[in-house]
Amino acid sequence: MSKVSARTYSRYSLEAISLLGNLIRAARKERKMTAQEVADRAGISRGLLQRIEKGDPKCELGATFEVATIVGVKLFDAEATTLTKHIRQTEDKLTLLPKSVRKKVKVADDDF
Amino acid sequence: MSKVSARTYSRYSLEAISLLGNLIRAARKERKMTAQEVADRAGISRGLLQRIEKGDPKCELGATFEVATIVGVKLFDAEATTLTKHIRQTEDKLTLLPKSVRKKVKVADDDF
DNA sequence: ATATTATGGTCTATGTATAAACCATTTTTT
DNA sequence: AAAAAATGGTTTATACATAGACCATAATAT
Repeated sequence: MSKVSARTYSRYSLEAISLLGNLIRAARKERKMTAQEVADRAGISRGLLQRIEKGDPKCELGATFEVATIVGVKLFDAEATTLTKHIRQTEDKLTLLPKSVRKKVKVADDDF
Repeated sequence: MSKVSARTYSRYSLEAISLLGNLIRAARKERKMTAQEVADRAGISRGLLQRIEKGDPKCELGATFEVATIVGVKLFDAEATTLTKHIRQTEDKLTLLPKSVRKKVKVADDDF
């Protein structure tokens, strides 16, 4: 009486998540921090940190990014300063695009 | 009577998440896909996609990465092929490091 | 102009991720 | 060698994110 939905993930997504987890664990050990330390500073449980490092897709985005930040894993290979700049650029780009999108052209360029 | 815990996030994490959301929305509109289309292909609700694009930290990591993959936002600025290679490198790196870590040196290089 | 569609925001029920407490094992210290 | 600590894995109760149905507005089409 259960197991109804079950979400699926593409191979690329799983690999990216797995990579992120491995990067986090490597960075943590390089900094000689225990799992408990990082978990405390991130405000999460040690168990959740384990799942993040293990590459479990069913984790909070915020918790994962927070941990990455704490151990020094840069997201998007971007610096904090560059990040803010990039955000503005993206926002500017958005204002130029149409507010809503009409599906007309059938997009079919899947590659996974 | 609630609101007991409440998780906190660093400015950098929030900016990174916000950036990712903006990148996703921009990429989606450039590809002329509706929110419903992307949500369907990702197997999530339209509401969740809205929160992802809005930069809400409380989303599933897997769902977010899946959406990013669908609209063509590369994670870590890495290609799929490079990704697998990078994973192995990281794993190799991990085997060289000590299995567990003893806290001895007090790490205090916070910069946020 | 009207019609159609996309978007953004609510609300509720329900599934599920999370924290916390365990325990066993492994690893590192002394 | 023993001792101490870190890790990995359970388990359970509870908080909360999610899906889905709405509705109102904005944007695009005819």
